[in-house]
Amino acid sequence: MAQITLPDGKVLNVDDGLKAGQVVEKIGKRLAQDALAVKINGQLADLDTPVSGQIAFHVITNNSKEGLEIIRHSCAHVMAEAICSLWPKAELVYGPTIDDGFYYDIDFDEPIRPEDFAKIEKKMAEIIAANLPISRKEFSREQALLHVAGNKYKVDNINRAQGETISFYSHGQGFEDLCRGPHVPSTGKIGGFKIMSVAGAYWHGDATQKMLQRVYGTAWRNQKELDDYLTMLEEAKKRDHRVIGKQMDLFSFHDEGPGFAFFHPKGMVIWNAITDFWRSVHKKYDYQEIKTPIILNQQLWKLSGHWDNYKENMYFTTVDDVGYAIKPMNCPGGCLVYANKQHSYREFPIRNAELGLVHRHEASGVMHGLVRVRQFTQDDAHIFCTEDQIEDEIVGVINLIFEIYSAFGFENIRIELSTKPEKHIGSDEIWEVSTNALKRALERKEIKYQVNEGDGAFYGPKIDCHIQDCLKRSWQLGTIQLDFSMPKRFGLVYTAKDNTEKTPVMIHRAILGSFERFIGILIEHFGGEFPLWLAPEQMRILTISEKSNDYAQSLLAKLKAADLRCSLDTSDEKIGSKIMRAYTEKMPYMLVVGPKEAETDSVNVRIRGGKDPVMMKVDEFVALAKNKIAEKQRDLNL
RNA sequence: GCCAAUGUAGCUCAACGGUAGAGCUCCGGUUUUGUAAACCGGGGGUUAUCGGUUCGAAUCCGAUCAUUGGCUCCA
Repeated sequence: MAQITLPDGKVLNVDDGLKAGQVVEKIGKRLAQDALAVKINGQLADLDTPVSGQIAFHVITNNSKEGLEIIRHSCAHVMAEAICSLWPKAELVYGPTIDDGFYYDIDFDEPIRPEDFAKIEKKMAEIIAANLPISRKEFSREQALLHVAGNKYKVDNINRAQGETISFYSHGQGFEDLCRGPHVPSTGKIGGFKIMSVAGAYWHGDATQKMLQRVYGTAWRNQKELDDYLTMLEEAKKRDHRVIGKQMDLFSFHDEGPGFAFFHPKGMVIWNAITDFWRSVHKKYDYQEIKTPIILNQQLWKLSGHWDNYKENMYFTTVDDVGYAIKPMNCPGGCLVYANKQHSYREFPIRNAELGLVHRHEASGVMHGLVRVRQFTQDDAHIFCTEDQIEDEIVGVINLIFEIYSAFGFENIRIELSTKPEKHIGSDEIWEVSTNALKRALERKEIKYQVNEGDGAFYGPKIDCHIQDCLKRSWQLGTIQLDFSMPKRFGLVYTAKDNTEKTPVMIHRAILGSFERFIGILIEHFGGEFPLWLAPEQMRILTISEKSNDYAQSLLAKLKAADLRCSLDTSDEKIGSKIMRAYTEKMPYMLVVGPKEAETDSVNVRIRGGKDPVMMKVDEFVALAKNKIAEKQRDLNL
């Protein structure tokens, strides 16, 4: 007898060896129809797994995340079969699930092209329509190796697999694949699916290994969910900062400088609005600002260690026969500023911020709009302090980070703490002291954080901050890094209370990371519909006809005098056309003026996203708009 | 850097071996307009670059550059 405990506490006694699927049938007919797999004592298993003994039993339907994942995994197998039946020479390597779908790595010398997707999908649809049962076979490790002998990929997969039992799954005529499982009971359980793309991928992610073809697909419970997902992708595409940047004339890229962004007047308005805010907050937190040169002698980079580790990604130049490097980081310059004079413990902590322009020669294939570029401005700062001050300084930086992020509407912040890696410098003691200081700072702020053991930089532990944009995508922005290396390399010292020279602790930190990248993220987060304080153009006056031009001009002067970013459309178009144009430019406020408004010193305000225009006195509008900007409000309602 | 795809007017796209075209933008004119596109006319391209095949190339082939999607990388 097997004693089966269901999630609601109910106990079911069944014959030993009964299959899980049959147990589910005993629980309910409807459930049996929906069941994809089960969890036995917390372990996922197929429906044809025999049950025995005392077990906790949980049915997985497509209603759960796990169920969906199983569907996707099975869909990967179906795709693999389709591909193998179309190209018998294709060799299967590895096909896992990923967020929203799955992929399958294939070794095949003939390239699979997007034009082939329809063919593959058709074959997949046939396999799914046939509703073929999927079955599991188990082998010992030894038998399994014999079974796949000659297939280097499968042999390798078995050697990497854990446990002594190796399972294979098969369906249809002769399709079989090494797989841990579980899978849906039959191919008909797979809902809506689509092949998304194909790309190269190294075997084991190792650039020295053979490049395989990776075919990406997505699978969902049904066609509707697939359609919703595709619609969501369309939405994300519309928010693409590269598309909006072009539409709104914010920035551009040119062949003459790949990876170097050109910021246009409207893009610079956003940039400067962020900079103004950034400076004001840093002032509040007692930072000073410095600026260090972009080109510095090569010797400096040898001293800093960058030469040894990163020279492949640095730009170099020669000045008067002397080698110079274009800075990839700001810290060496910051160290020179520190070392320029004697320091006392009484000055500490010294917080030197720098909006530093750095260049990194990224590989040509990794560039992506503003998000990955070769030249960018870091919102950097270097804090010099004593060991005792680390904790307070970290707390200060965290406060600063939260204050800055919340102004942009980023409230959901994920924190990660990375600890000592195998390759590191500095004594275990200093690592422990400083890692604990970071932990205590996070605990003092009552911040939940994830620890990434051994993921720290070789020169010190670090805290990374991730935000979530409106599409729930995660971006790493801020970083706080302790550095035991640089102060020693540069011989930085301060005079301690006991009149001895000591090495200061150096904290590197960035909050937005890169201005370019952050602006790219903001564009996507807001979909180009910036809050008033960031909007390149905050409002536009639209005249009904030429008759109101004089009033419009005086209104424009008044709004500009009030420090509002306003433009004027006196073009010879009808009002509907002017509104249309302002809409496509994502104008926050459209101020429609005609004879009526001129008579009463008013504006008729159309609010972006709103339906009905609002009539109000000019002074009232100015006061409301200025207040929204001062408070960085994100809504536009008047 | 690697794999694959793409590159036509300022923008979005068409033409797919036989004289490069449309809409929007831009310029000129008519119109004087009340809340998501008034009308007429005009300008604008050595089809990314270089080379090849061909009587003839945007179209086929090769190289280079750039972009896109991934992989690797991201101090």
